[in-house]
Order: sequence, then C-alpha cells, then structure tokens
Amino acid sequence: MNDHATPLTRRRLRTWLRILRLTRRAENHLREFLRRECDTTLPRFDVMAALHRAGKPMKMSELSERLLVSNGNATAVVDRLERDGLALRVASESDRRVKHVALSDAGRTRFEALARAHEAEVDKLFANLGHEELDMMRTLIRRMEGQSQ
Amino acid sequence: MNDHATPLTRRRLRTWLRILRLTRRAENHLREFLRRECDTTLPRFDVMAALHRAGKPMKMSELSERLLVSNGNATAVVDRLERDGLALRVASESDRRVKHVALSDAGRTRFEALARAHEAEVDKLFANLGHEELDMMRTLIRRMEGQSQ
DNA sequence: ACTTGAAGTTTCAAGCTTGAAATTATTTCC
DNA sequence: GGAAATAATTTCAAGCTTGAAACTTCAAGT
Repeated sequence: MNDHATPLTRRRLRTWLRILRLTRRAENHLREFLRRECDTTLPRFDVMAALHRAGKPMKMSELSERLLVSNGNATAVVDRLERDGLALRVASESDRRVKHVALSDAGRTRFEALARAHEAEVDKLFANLGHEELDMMRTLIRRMEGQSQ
Repeated sequence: MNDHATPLTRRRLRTWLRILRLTRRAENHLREFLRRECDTTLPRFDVMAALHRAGKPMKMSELSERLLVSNGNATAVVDRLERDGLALRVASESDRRVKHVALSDAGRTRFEALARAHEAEVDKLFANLGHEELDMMRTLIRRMEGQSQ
C-alpha cells in the first residue's frame, strides 16, 4: 500500500487543479442557468443569499467578509441590487459609520424563487453523489482547512 | 448507518457551498501570494501555465476552452501578456483565421520561476492532506463528474 | 466562381473584482 | 477636550470576465 510514485507536493498540486476545474465548471453552469432561466447573475445571487440567510440587516463589512470578497466589491453589487429595488441600505443609529443592508420585500420574494431553482440545479449537478460520498467530501474539506488558514 | 436526517438535496447544496468556500479561500490566498511575492496575477499565471504545459503554440480557442473562460477573456489576458513581452501571437500558415499563441523566451523563463513558487504555496495550503486523502479527494471529484455534464 | 453557412478571433459594453486612497465617524490617549 | 490612531464605507483606476455582435477566413454545395 501507500504508493508514493508521485511525490506528495505534486499530488497536492494535481488535486488543487482538479478542485479548481470542478468549481469553475459548476460555476459556469450555474451562471449560465441563472442568466438564462432567472435573468440574474451569480454575484447578485450570492449577495442575496447571504442577506436572506442572515435574516436581519448586515453590515457591509460582514457581507464582504462572509462572501470572501473585497469591500469595494460588496459596495458595487449592493449598489446594483439597491438600484433594482431588491436591497435596502439603512444607516446605523448607534454608529454612523455603519450601513446596514437587507433584502427589500421584493428582494426576499425574488430570492425565495431563485433559491428553489438554484437548489434544484445544484441537485442535478451533484446527482452522482450519495450521502456517504457527500459526507466524505465535507470531511476531507474540513480536514484540509484543519489548522492551515 | 446511513443517516438520512438531512435530505440528499440539502446535503448536495451544503457540500457545494463548502467546495465553493474552499476554492475561494485558496484562490484569494494564491492571488495575494502572486501579487505580493511575484508581482503577477492569477489569470496571467493560468494562461502562462496552460501555454507552458502545452509545450507548443496553442490556438486562442484551445486556450479559452482549456481554461474554461470565454474567448474574449483569453484575448484580453493574452493582449496584456504580449504587451509585457511574455507571450507571442503568430498567425497560422494553414488557416489564416487562426492565431497561435505561445510563451516567449522571457515568458518561459519567468513562468518556470513562478511555477516553483506557486507549487510550494499550494503545498503549504494542502499541507494537512496526505497521499490517501488526496487520492480520495480526486476519486470523489471524478465520480461527481461521472456522467453529469 | 458564388453563395451560404460555419469557424476562429476580436471588439465592445456592461458588469465584476481588486487594492489603494479618500471620506466620515469613533475611540483612545494624553 | 483635542490629537492621533482606528474603523466602516465608498470611490477610483486598472484589470478581469462575460455574452453578443462584428470581422475575417474557410468549406461545401451549386
């Protein structure tokens, strides 16, 4: 057992490239799906999902941290959602530096439909994996992130 | 065994979100690394890697297909690499619609240094995983892509 | 040769994304 | 209380990315 023909370093690189490819393919598929079927984009969906999940107004910085994007990026996407009436910005009362952002009623309604369609599409994408394989996948990811950051 | 408390659909979604987060984190880390230590960007690195790997001039369309990006995107990145003297475009002799793109000598030299640094950084990122876990990861990815798509 | 359709690439507008600088507000420390 | 450091957000330029339209060239059938 324990075939070390390929050095560990090389195998880590190959694995990373495989993960990257998988993610790109899935993202491309979902982007296309959201565009064609739902007339929206992935970044907008991600922001709406984060806001919906939070259930209460979020600070701009919480949003960008949650989504792993820059502050400037969050500002730009929220600007567009706000322009389209899907999100609202409210200045915080306790700290006037802070802006709270939340889905509007229209945004919440819109997102709930989007979320159902998106979930169904993800279900198709991962149709080949069952419970055990999915759990194994998440276990490996958790281990990967173990202490390295 | 076989705990189905969480429905399969929901578990597929959770797993996808975990993969997405892992990929984003790793990409952010590598982008930052390439910027700070190597004065370059991820898209440029990806294009150079594809050209280096091919070992011979590639059609623009082969490049964008390989990288899973649009043709317009490949054009833009190659434009910048060419401007910086790292890549070369040559019109095909047999088909005048086709442009072949390859690394210049400077580009090849530059990439070889970049690749070493990049590989070492990926090695750090995945330091927590050993041979078996990496193989398992790739097996799961292969199965995921099984017939869907 | 001519038309029609398809293929390869670029161009373009719009949107996404980053990192740095600027702006405004708060906190801390004299 | 005032200066200086810190924090939250926005602004901005540059680059990335897409999808559609335009352009050039090739292939096939007439």
